[in-house]
Amino acid sequence: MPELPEVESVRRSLSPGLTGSTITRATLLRADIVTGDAGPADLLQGQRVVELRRRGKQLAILADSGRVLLVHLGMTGQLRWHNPQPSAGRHDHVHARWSVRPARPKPGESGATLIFRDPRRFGGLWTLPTPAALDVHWSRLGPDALEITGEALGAAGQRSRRAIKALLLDQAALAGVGNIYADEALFAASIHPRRRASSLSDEEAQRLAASVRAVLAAAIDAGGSTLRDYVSGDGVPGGFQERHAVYGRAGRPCTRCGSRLASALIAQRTTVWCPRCQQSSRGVRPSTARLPSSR
DNA sequence: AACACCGCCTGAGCGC
DNA sequence: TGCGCTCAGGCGGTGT
Repeated sequence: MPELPEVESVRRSLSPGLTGSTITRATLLRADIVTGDAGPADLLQGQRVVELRRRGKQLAILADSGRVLLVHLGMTGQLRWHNPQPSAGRHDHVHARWSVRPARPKPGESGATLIFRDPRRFGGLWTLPTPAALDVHWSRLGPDALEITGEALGAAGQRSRRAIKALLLDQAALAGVGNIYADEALFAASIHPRRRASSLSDEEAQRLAASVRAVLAAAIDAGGSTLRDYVSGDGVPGGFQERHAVYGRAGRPCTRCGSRLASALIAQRTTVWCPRCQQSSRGVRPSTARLPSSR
């Protein structure tokens, strides 16, 4: 699932080849993946890429014309260099592609093709006319989770009666955390996912913010988490899934204390935590926990 | 106004 | 072997 570390890995892997290069041709294969005008120029045809910018889970491609192409990867989206696969057939789920001419082509180099593919189509493309429109678009997002401070997290929590897990998933509070890294950060900070956000002490907010930053940074270093679909722009899967302490490990032993990890639906998301390391002494919302799944 | 909840969409994995 | 069911979840829209 592309969350912040996966999108950042895509950004870093595409940036060297894309920045400074020219989009010679933009082809849209499925019109309904685009929000906004979807003409060739809106998809940056004929324009030079000046920057790849990320905020939370969103990736913006800025062109010299001022136009911006914003990419959401959703659940299963990929933005990557085309790598012809022998087995790829009609169900390749490629919805858009861009022919790219490098800034300084090496002798004999003919250019490359960038593709957007997304089997489940929870992702998509947004076209924006100016960087200012991008700023407006991104003004709805909270601070980037990679730089979230204890003060900002605490302030968002003070305004909220929700479970802290729900707050972490709220892109308006902080941008970039999804289900995987929310559970991992709460475990790293030893905070129960059902704790009422407004009940966190200043020290706990600082600890959780530090854990969010640390978990995300470690995941970026590992190239993100690949559960099934995720690959970087170079087609390389991530390695951080090997280091998940709680996500996807319900019923298995805690890596820290050996207790059996618990699982419940919190904020409409499967949530896994250690009932011993993540004590819920104060401010815990009424439980609607189901019995631990045996999965 | 804040928050809960639905539904979009496909493929993997499972039980029978 | 193969079919059909369930589940996964980011996020915009709608309901409370």
